[in-house]
Amino acid sequence: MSGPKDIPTFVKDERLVEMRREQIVRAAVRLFIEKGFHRTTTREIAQASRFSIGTLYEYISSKEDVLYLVCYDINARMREGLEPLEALEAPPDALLRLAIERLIRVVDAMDDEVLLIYQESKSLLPEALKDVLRREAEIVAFFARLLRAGRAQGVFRIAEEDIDLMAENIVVLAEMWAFRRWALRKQYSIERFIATQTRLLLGELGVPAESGRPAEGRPAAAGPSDVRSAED
Amino acid sequence: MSGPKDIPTFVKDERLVEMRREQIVRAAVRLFIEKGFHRTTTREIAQASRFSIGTLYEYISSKEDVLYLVCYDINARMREGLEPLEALEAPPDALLRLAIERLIRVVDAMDDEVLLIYQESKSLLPEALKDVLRREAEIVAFFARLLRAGRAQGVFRIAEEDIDLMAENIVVLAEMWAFRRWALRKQYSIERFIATQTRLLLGELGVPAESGRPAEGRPAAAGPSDVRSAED
Amino acid sequence: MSGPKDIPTFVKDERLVEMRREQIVRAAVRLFIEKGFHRTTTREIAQASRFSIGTLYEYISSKEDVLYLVCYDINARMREGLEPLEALEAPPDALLRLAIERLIRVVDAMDDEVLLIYQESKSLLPEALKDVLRREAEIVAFFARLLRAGRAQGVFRIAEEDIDLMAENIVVLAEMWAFRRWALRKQYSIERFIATQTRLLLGELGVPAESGRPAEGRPAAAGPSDVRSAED
Amino acid sequence: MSGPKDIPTFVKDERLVEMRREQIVRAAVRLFIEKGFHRTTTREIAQASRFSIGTLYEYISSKEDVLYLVCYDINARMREGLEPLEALEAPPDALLRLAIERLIRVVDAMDDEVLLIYQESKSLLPEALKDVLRREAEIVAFFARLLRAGRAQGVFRIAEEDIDLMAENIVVLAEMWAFRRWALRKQYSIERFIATQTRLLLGELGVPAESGRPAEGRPAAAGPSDVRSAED
DNA sequence: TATGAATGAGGTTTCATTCAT
DNA sequence: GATGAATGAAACCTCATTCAT
Repeated sequence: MSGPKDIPTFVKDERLVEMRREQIVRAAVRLFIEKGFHRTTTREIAQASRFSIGTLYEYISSKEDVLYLVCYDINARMREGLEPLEALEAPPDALLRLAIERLIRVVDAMDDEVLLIYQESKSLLPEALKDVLRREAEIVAFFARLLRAGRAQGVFRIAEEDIDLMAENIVVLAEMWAFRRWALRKQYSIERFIATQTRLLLGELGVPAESGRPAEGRPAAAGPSDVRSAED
Repeated sequence: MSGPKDIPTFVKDERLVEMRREQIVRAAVRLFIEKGFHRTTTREIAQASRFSIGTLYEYISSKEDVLYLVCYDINARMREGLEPLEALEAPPDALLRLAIERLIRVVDAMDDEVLLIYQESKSLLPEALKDVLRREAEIVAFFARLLRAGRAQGVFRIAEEDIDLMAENIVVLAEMWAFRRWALRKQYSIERFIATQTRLLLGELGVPAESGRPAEGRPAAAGPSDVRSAED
Repeated sequence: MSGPKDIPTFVKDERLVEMRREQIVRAAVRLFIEKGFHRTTTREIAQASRFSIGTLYEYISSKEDVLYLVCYDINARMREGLEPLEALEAPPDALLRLAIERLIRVVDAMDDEVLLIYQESKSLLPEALKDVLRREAEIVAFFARLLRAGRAQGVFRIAEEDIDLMAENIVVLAEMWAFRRWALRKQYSIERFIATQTRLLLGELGVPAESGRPAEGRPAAAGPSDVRSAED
Repeated sequence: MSGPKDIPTFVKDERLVEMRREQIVRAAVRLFIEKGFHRTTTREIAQASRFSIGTLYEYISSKEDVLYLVCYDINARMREGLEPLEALEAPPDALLRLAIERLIRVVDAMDDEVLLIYQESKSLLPEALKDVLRREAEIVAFFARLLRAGRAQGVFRIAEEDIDLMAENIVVLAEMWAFRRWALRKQYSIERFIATQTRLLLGELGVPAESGRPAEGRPAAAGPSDVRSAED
């Protein structure tokens, strides 16, 4: 499996398929977040998609297909959220800082969705699960590239062998904003969360903390480079 | 809800209740890991517990109760695994090092169970979920206490406000050994994982990396040392 | 598969299983005859069996199982109908005469059932179909044994190689009373049908027609032996 | 109902109707044989016919219509297979011999189709079923005519009243080559089957066996007349 | 205290047919 | 004449829970 194209449909008009599946995904994401995959019925999905159950099955061939479409879509939207970073030209440390912030903000905007992936991807059929994990891994791979680039330029102090694990760490320490929100949100603002996770991760890479958000016990110091995110 | 005691049962003999529920949990953990909560039937749970479906319902009053018992048990076993640390007397940094290693080893030994919590606790009834989260939080709280102690002694350079988040980070960076195993295990040994996560976390606390590979049962090194890891 | 014992059930009490399955078969035969296998719903079967759909599925595991039970039962009842012959002592030709008559009378009494087998056994699962055909073949084998005995005694003039085909012919020429009834019944009484098919088959075996039912163009002649069926 | 002409269609061009229906029948016979009538979907029929489901319904008005077309076609092809016999001039016994052989060869060539009729004609709508049975009966009637002619010439020794039953027997003893093939084919060649069934049937008519295939216990003797089938 | 047969609401999926284009 | 997307009743089957024994 590599994308929704591999899910069989009885409908020939590709445009229509894409459109209807978008409807399905929009409806299903909401329902799955609300009640979980197993407690959501196909009838509910059809109803929320604004067509009959029969029509639903013209576009997918099992409920698991809907889950795959949903997971695929969530992953795609997350990557879209990170896309602006690809084009960015900046020193590695600044870039990484930006990327971490961006990732956390994307996770914040899609927290329900991230949680959904953590909780329901196990219900995917094996083929689909493999595909979803591979796509997940591509987000990690993006960070691994950043790290490698920085290491090549001598900006990051990290062993080559540790790069992949570090990249996993980055993603997990961002996504926990979603799957640990019950613990985090009552005490931390997203700004503080971003600042702290960034400092933790860049600290390990031998990059001193950036100025602006002095933390107790840690002298505020101008970072070695100074690029602001496009959003600022 | 605060513990299995709050789950109603028709049986009066407390000993018996405890015994039977132990059977139930042993059977259900295995089944939930294998097939997930929703795909496991109460009939299967009864059968694997070696008694009838009727008897099962003498000791619980809904399938969700079984999930609660299972989550409770997993949490309890994890805390048991960390218990030896409570009595340990050692400098904060050594203690933390040990605690991180221990936690990761416990996660390694109970990886299926940790994953189960991540994936299925959403199906708990609200009351039960709250209880499970509270107990989860106690593991985090243990690390927060360690951090606070170290901070009080001036060994850890961390803001009071960051302590809770840092403690969450520790737990998440350990538990990811379970919920990211599909990505991690093909590349990393548990030893390397422990070493790297430890370095990352202690680095942030201003504690330089220890030499060698900390192994369980190894006497805590006194005070921070100034040796870089062999990998650097 | 070799008998209903191989159909899984959730119910442990074997007596009960047998009883309930009898109910199921009684209900299903009627329904299948009336509407055919595919047009009969499992709910109708449950209802006609006087229990809930859930209970139905405690005793079988698919609708095809019901069909198997039905086919098995029909075959068993047919063989029961022929059983009295097994004990009978008489010259081979008299025995065969009796057996043919008996078979036709059984087919007459179970004509709907015989038709059902012809029309619906194709819907059996492969394993079950094989079993049903094997049991069908045993009826044929009974006649083959009769023929072989008669041949051994020099009463039937038939090549060994033709015996199995001849036995098939006997069964088919009897069962056609069921599956060709739309053509036969408007013109023939069962008595005439029995007489004619018997003459045809015994004629081929070199046994002259029996007296009693003279046919035009054929001199009535005393048969070589003279045993009357128990029913006469 | 008397022929496909009575099945309503939205299409006016009769040529087109005939053409399309031929496509439908070709596709449907194959599918019905493969999976049975009920397990074949109209979508599959349309697809195999190389046009859309909408178009299918321009030429028929229900799935049962397709079954009727199929049964009608099978019957027509069987009769076509027997047609050469109509023109043949030969003594009745030779003619009957030929006709039986021919019928069996047609059944052999269309065994799946014959089986289909036996198994699925029950699903025809009452009107259509009546028509199919009537057409079936015409095959039987052909043999009845042969018998009557032979009787008139004094070649066959058979009572007038038995002629129709005898004709049914002929057809059934031929068609069993299809519907009992699971039992017959593992032991008999079609040649032997033809020979044996012919002998059985002609024996009953007082016609001695033909030379060529002497059967044990039965002296080989030249038949009273000697006409070879056109195929020889 | 233990059993397990019974229940039936509700799950997913199918498919003959229609009708706007 | 041809198309194929849309429909929804209805199919088969599951399973948490109860309750008489």
